[in-house]
Amino acid sequence: MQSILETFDELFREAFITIGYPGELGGVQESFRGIAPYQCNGAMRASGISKKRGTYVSPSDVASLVIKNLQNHPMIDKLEIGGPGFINIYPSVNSLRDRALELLFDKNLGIKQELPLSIIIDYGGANVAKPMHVGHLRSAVIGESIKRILRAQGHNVIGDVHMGDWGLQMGHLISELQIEQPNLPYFDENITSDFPDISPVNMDDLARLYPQASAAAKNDDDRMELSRTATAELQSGRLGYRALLEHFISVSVAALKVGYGKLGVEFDLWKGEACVDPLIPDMIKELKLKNITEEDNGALIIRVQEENEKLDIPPLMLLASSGAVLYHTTDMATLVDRKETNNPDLIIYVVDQRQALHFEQVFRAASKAGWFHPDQLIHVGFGTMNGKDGKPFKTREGGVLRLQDLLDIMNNSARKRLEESGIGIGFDYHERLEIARKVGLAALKFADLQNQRLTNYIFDPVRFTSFEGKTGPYLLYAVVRIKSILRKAVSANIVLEDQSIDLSHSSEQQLLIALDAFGKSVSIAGVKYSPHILCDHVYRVAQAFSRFYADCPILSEEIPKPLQSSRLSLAKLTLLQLEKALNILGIEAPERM
RNA sequence: GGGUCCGUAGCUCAACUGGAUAGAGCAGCCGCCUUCUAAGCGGCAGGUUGCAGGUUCGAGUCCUGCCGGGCCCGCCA
Repeated sequence: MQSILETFDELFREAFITIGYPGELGGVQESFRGIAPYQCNGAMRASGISKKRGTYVSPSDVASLVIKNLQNHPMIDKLEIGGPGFINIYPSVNSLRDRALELLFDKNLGIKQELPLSIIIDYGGANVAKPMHVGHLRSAVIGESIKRILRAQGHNVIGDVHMGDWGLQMGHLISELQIEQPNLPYFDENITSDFPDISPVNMDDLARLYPQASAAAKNDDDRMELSRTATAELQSGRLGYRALLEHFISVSVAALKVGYGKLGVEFDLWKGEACVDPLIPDMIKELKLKNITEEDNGALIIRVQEENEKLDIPPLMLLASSGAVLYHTTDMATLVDRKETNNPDLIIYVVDQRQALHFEQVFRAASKAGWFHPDQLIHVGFGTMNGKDGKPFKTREGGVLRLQDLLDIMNNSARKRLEESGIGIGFDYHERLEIARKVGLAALKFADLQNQRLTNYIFDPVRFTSFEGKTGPYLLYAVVRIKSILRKAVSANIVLEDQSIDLSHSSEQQLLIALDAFGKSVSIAGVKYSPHILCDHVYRVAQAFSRFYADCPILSEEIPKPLQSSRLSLAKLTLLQLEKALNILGIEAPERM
């Protein structure tokens, strides 16, 4: 199962070897300049090599030699030299036809299957007690897509939300709750069991308590001390506090499941930092035994700076001088946990790029401890979400935009657009709502995913809710048009034979060439952990399909049966690929819209 | 100060391993619904890739310096 691109790549590598140059010069790539579908650029470099050898051959002569070698190949229609020595490659229509049938019957739709690795992907970035807002969008959406890309390639991937539920933030919550409700049994040191099953707080309480405490502690050392003490007591195992933490976590998880569910994001594990707390004492013993820790100003650290290294990288901090554990510590303990329970080949962290240094420290320390090779630990960062002014996005009132509000904006906007178009008028109310939900969510996710990860992201509600051009809804539109044709074909008793595919029209050929690149796009997106590469591909396919749709009628009476059947198969193939690709991006399409 | 990411069309973004005339979408202009969904299709226009050097057949991409911006830099997570 090989794409046309890969086949040409092999052919040209062989050809370069045949005429005495390194095979790598024969790399073939897609050409997006409207000259030819594919091109090979190795002749210039080959010419350079010949010069060094003292037997100069001009680029165009190298290209001529290569062409001579590949003449009359059944997969090639035409080869020509362009510019200084570019080889333009035109595939034969037969090769496109063969490829179309192959794709139609490939259960992986052209996605190359890799040797399965066991992978944990840590994404979502959720915290206990903090409601989801726009800042949580990217990790969830990008992480989910990377998870699905890797699964599509055959890897075994476990997604872990890995909540922030440990450390000072919990101390803030506990102490703030104590100020509000001092008589709760959790705060009475004499009570050590039989705490109530019902949580004393709900999600709204938590969402209020945390910023309240954090603001109060900022300018008040005594208030901060209360939080620190509560943190330390929680971590040393005070039972009332532990019981309280359980409530905080379960209240938060319930809310998070709803939030992520609305985004179509699913986790296999709902672990958090608190889960690995019991592993910390033994881990510290182990690290001390391995002689990689040091005491420094009362704190326990691991130095991760290499000798003679210019980079000024601070040490990893295992224990604060107060004895409290920190973010570093729990991340290290999480690695111990993952090593023991899953022993994965790879751990991927989809976390804001601002934490790059943190992960560098943890990865180095884990490597020093001998747990993982540095190549096994990967930080997939992404840019921050800013407003139009380039600063972190704020609502008009200056606050953070809640995720639910964002979803509502998308939803309403999609519903309005649906009403304006008048198309959904025959659908019942619930179907219209469901379509609006899917359209809004597709717009949101595609807008997020199509950016290259690392660039900062400008959140512009106006642009997000426009459903024309390179947007999620454009892709859905292509999908539902195909579904509509297939439905009509069924009711007209047109049989889908999938026997032969014609491809005489250039729009049919262009569509097939676009479809052929799917496998490569998934591979590159997987290697680079970059869903935007797949977004680009899907958009190209949808574009090629729209052109085909406009140029090549299918159900019209005037179309001869064999051509009709062929075009129907091509439409079906496009649908299969679009649905798979959208699924990998985490985007759901309606049946009709 | 050190590190890191970035600077591409009016706006938002692409450009894989250094490849031809730097591509899309939006906004603007011109066409296309008696034919499978016009959330569509075709076309026009829009650029000194922040600046200056360097490497080479060839640079948005690699190197050096500068200008501008975001972010990070041991007891928050």
